[in-house]
Amino acid sequence: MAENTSLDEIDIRILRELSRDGRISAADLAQRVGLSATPVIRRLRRLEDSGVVSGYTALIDETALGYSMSVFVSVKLDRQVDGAMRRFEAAILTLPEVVDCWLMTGNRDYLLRIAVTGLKEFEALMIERLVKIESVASIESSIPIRRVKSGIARSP
Amino acid sequence: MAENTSLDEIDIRILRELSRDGRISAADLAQRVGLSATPVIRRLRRLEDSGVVSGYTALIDETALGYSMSVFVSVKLDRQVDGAMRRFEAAILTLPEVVDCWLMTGNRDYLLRIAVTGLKEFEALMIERLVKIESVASIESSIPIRRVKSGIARSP
DNA sequence: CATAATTTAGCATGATCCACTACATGATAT
DNA sequence: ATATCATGTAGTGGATCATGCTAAATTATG
Repeated sequence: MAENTSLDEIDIRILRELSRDGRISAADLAQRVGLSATPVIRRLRRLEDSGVVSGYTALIDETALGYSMSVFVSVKLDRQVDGAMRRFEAAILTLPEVVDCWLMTGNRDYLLRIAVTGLKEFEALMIERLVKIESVASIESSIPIRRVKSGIARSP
Repeated sequence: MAENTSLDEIDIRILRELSRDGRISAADLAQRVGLSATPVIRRLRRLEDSGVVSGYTALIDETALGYSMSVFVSVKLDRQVDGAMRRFEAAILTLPEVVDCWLMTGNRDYLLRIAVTGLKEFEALMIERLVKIESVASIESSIPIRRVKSGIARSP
């Protein structure tokens, strides 16, 4: 996808504006980056085609959906063979509660962020799903109090 | 902001489509949720006004911007008084490298995700910025290998 | 149970805005 | 000097959103 990754300052400014407002029109975008609309939209299409911009999304308040609780879960597998990891990851991808998942160095753990409606749902997820995934050895969970900074990605 | 949080199934479907494509037009959105455009756009405006939809953003590939490395940083303060926390959080908000930050339970730590171009930038951030923040007692960092699942929020 | 009130959907209209194309200009590199 | 690339302008066709009005459905009330 991402090939011609030679971004100049105008591209960066385009990306910055797009992360501020993903629905901005090409005309407004052009005004903000100090170019006319034509080259701006051409640049944007190229950024999209090259995968630098992989999509657009609405920022939705998880709390309003009822998912007022997040939990960070650290998972350790009992064996670190590829097959077990692949199966674990495949299982994770099917769980809508798991918002984010990283394969970590060190103890070869996974770090997950889970969004649930409350402790009850979290308990159910733990007992009925997570611990039942093959080769999951141990699970450690930490509950955050508050989100101090919520970024999608490092801003351009 | 979020007041009248009575979301019916159509609202949920609207949110689901908007998280899949934040630039979808009202007409297309209407077709997908099985309504005509007028009520759909009225619902969407209400979701925006109530804060359920707080904005729109482009999904930008951090790697393409050069931020190919993430680091999870766990910070412990030497004292948990409000003033120290406020100052720490204020400092965090000014650091563009810090993408995400949570105040955690337990050891009253902060968990941060940091996006940097590489170890060199991370070292500089650590030494020149993070440890110099008042009342930071200890810092522990873990480096992820790969992002298995990258969600913005739990999908509606 | 019936009727009124409120809410919500649907349709049509109009004005605006948008993206795309073609062509000309200017800069840069070969 | 030629080729290449990026920008700007202009024009056009299409699409988009907001609005006003009506019908229908849902809810509240007597």
